[in-house]
Amino acid sequence: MAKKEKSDYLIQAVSHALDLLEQFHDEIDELGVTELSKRLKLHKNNVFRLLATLESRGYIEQNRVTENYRLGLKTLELGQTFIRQMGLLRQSKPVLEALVKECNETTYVAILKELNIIYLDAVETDMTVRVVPRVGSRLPAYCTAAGKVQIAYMSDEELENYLPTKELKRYTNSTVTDRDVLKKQLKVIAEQGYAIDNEELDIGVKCVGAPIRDYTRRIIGAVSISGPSMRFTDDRVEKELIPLVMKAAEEISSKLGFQK
Amino acid sequence: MAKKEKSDYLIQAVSHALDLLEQFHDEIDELGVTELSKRLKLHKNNVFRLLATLESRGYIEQNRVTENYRLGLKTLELGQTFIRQMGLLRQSKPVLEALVKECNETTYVAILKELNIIYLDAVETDMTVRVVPRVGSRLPAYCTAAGKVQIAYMSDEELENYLPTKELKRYTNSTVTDRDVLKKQLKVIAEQGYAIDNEELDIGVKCVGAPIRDYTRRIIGAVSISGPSMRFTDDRVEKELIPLVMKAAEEISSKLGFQK
DNA sequence: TCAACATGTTGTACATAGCGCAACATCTTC
DNA sequence: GAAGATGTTGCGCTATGTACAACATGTTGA
Repeated sequence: MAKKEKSDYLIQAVSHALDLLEQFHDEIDELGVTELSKRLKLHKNNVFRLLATLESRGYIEQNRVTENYRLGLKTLELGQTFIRQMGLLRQSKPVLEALVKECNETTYVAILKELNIIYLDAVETDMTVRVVPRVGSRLPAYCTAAGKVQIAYMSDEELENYLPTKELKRYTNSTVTDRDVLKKQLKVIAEQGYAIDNEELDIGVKCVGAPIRDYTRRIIGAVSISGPSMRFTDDRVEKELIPLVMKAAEEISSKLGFQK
Repeated sequence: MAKKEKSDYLIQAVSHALDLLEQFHDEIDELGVTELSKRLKLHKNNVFRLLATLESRGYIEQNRVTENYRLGLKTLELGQTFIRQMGLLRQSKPVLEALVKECNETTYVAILKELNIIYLDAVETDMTVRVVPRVGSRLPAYCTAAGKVQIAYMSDEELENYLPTKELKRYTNSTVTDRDVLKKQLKVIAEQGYAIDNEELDIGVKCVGAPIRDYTRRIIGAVSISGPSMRFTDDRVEKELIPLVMKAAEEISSKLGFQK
């Protein structure tokens, strides 16, 4: 007997509270009761009570001057708890930091979630021209190095479920939009153990990435190096960056219990 | 007419959801429905529905093998949103990083919340022996440098409300436990514009700290340098670390609109 | 192998807590 | 001063959250 969808069990009041927390994003850092009421399509009194509850627990704070509300410190604490408890993040940070020192480019660790990769952590170079990281952001897996090394090991069937259309969305002139062409490249990537993003997502940005495995031998994420194309010459990528990113991936994998 | 306590408006279901999220802390990274039910004193069915709601939004994930639940990625995203929106964090990070390069010790930015300071951000040195930062943790303000520079500018009345007992809790042999003695020291700190923690909280750990102000001229936080006592000689503290931490505080304050 | 026990998941009725409606207190603008 | 905006307060009603119970499945021990 198949399990019932958990969506049948949702608690509406809790959903509303989460909706409210999610109204603070991008440049929207403070909001009033009335604006939140409009956005959430809830009565002001309801919004006020949600805010009161979240505020009493530190997830929301009120600016006493403007009377507007914003996210509270407890959201940071909760996020830090997640970080502490996630082994991949804990173990990869020192490796990312060392990697930045070696190649002087921005480094990331990323995981695959549905059709996207999500950057879990980043360490930035202090070069004047650099890729600026955005931890937490979601990017399409098929045109990023970190994503490609994670989908490269999927079966044909999985890949076709994963990318259901033969035509993929284009981001730049370099984006591979033909699924069959991408599948051939992924086979090569799986053999090589690394991937390159040649401006497939962003013009002027290149990445190299390698997969991270844990004690179960499964791929659980990827480490990548990202930077401006002008510094990612073919020679440098081949001779310096690929060896570095593969070594970093091996090191993190080893820390997570992966044995060759 | 005084405003009514917001606690009269709390939504119980939302409180329960937050209680649940807060069960994951320290070493407790996965929990089952039954254990959560015991901890929260709620029926299993209630806990299951809370979990279902939080899981449907990504704040909780289920381990398919153990069937246990853990924090989800959305908690990280929410925490990252907080970071992006908080000007103090954004503006202080590069200063912390530069400071680490100058003194090769761990640097922090911290704010005052109730009786404690909370470390908002840290940048670690790569010295083998170092202070290991714990972002998000709360420490008593009166025996940390970052705390002392924030309470030093309070009035006598505020301080007595702030520290209601004449006898303060001891953490080490060096902890100042007499409130009147501490008040005298705080007066000196307010004049100097910096504070030193001489193993008052942790044996073998010393800190120096200086206050951060914003455009309102109020103190909104502190920057500090922390390290093993063996490297924090009196001479080094005086000649190197105090000037560095004060300069860093000035720099961050300036970025936040503070004008002398 | 089977019974006991543990777990997470499913189902349902009812009472109370969440929601909706409205008013109030305060501030700002014209 | 009136109008309009805001956040906050109050209260009644009903829909939703809670409580109770059962089910499906896996594990353990005799």
